[in-house]
Amino acid sequence: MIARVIVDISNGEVDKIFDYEIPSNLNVEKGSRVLVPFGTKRIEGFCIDKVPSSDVATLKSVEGVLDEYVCISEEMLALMRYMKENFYIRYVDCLRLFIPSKLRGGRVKELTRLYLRLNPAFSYDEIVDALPARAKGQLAIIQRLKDGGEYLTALTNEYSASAVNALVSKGLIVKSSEQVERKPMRSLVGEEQSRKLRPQQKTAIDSVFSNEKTVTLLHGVTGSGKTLVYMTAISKVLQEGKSAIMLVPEISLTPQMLRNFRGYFGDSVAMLHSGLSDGERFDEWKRLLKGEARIAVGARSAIFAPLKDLGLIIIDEEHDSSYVSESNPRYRTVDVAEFRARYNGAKLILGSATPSIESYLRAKRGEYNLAVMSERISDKGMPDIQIVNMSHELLMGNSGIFSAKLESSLKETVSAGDQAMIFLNRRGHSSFVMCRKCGYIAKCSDCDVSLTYHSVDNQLKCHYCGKRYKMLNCCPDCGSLNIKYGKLGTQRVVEEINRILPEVKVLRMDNETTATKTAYLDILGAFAAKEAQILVGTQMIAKGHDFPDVTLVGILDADMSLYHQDYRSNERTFQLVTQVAGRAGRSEKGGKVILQTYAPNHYVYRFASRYDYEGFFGKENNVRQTTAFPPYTTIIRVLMTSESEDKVIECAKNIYRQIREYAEKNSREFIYLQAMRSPLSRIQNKYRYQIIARIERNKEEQIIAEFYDVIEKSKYRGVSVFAELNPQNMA
DNA sequence: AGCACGCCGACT
DNA sequence: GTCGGCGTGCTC
Repeated sequence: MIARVIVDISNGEVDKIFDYEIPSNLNVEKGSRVLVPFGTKRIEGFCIDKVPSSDVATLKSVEGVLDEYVCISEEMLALMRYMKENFYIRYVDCLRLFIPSKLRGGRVKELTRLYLRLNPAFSYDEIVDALPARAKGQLAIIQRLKDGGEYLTALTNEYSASAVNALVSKGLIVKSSEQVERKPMRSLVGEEQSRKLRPQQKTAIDSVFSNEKTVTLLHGVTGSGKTLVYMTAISKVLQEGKSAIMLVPEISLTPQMLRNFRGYFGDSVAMLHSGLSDGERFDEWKRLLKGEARIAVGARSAIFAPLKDLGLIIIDEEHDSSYVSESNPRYRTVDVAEFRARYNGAKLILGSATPSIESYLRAKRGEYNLAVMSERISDKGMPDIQIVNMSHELLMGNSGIFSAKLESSLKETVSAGDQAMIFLNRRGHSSFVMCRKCGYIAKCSDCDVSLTYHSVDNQLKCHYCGKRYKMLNCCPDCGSLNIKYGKLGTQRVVEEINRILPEVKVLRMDNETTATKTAYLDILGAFAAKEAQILVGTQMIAKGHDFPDVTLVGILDADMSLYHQDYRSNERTFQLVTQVAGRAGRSEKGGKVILQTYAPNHYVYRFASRYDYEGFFGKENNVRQTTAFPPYTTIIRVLMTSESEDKVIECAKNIYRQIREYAEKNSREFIYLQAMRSPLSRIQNKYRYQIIARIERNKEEQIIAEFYDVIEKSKYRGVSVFAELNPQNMA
């Protein structure tokens, strides 16, 4: 037999199928990881197929099988082919997404720890009787271990090590080396909750399963009880012996979802996301592969959970941009989900309070089933959104961050003992470092971007490559000591609040304060425990979190995301405002939202302040149609990067020339075609050039195929080429 | 990606 | 003369 192998090297040149003889003593399966001789070296690879014969004259042999289980299923192999074709990405890059990085290169260390339990040779009473009367510590330990064992480290935290040792040496408790199942966020205990469905929730679930369409778009306003719908739907497929995947947009939301899920489903839930350690991720992955856990909860990458018999996939906050992978390999989670759902004959639920224009249009056209939940669970309506015209404030002589209205509302909220959240857009708020004398701006040596000042460690940091620099004492160009660094937006806001409300405690949440894995949990926990009355933050505080005492939400600079030369910016702004507003008035107290803007009459704010999604959709849909933007057209972006600017330009010119010729023959379909230097012209010491095309959808597939074809034929040594459809950002 | 092979400059 | 620069081609 011949094994068809993809070698584990991420490079376009070797991303093809190599054939190897399978020796009779080896059991190589489709989906096994194998060790193969490659050139002069031995390389890990993936057997993606088995065939009886090969076209290649002389074959080398597979040298070994790497794992004792098959780690890539037939389904995932099919998915790999689908992704290769549709996203123009490499085989290896797909395969790497499917397995935990821990599996590749080097063995996986099983984590073991010393584990103590009562000696089963004796009964509990016998053990207690054997203790000296004054051995209080030992008795406490015995009582603790009565209902089950404990790890040594945990035990010695609570009790003295000598008491533990005494018990061990007397043989009353026994020590063993146990494989520890790393369970991320162990401390998150499930919260039992009501499973009673309201009529609209029941209708939504029925609609998902009774409709013959694979995909259901669940349009449910904030607070309409989507989570319970998700959990009930999942329990339904579990009862049929199937499994489920639940995706949430950000790592910061997994703990909350996990708490709900553990409460409902107990241990059959596994968590997968990029914030886990390698070991943790491997363990969770293995539990899913072995079927010990049948629900995967996680961020984007959890869509590749190695579950068999998928019955349901849920993507919460479907519109969120984090579902589109922006760096290699670029893929769209919804497309992957749809593939897996169809492959398994499963259902896919896309949930959102503010569906993306594209999804909603599909639902309107009947490609998706549409389920709507329009009532909030609490009887309170949505909080009142008040729009403040900041130009007026300026005319009135207020050039501060807060409008008069927001300032007075803040004071009222605080004196009523309630909580407030202040939201500001991250965009445009990074603090760059500038020389006041000569205008020098500190930039990264590898990227064409300005550095951001981080006060926590007094360092300058590049947000694109992560490189750190010492803070400057003087200007490297002119030597002036007059170096100015702006503060991060949130920090300035906090200072302003401290000035107007000096006695109030304020918490801040942004990139800088949440550098560590658990920091965001700590901050949210502290705010929930009312350790502070005001929480200031960026995008992170906009999503999902439920604080009953928040009665005021301030949106400082809604416009920041509005005037981005990006066809999705209206949509994003609408989503953002709706989402942030949803943080207010989650309890009986109700709440209000103050939105500060320089464009108070913009239709985004008009519709958002009335919570009129339908209205917004109608208008925005119209705009997209008349301006010929997606979903009515398709944008193709080809990005080329190289350490050599000459080479990347040559490559770009070459590809552009061929596309240009093709476009001239198909001028009706091409609305726009341009080659240019990327707005982020250099990242990690690689120059970036791009070709952007906007095309009609009628011959879309053919044109995309032509693009891929041209790229394939124009390979340049030392130049990487990526292609992407309807990119989230064009930088 | 890595590595070998191969053809030109400046060095003990 | 040779050591080593990195351009080019190949890996079942």
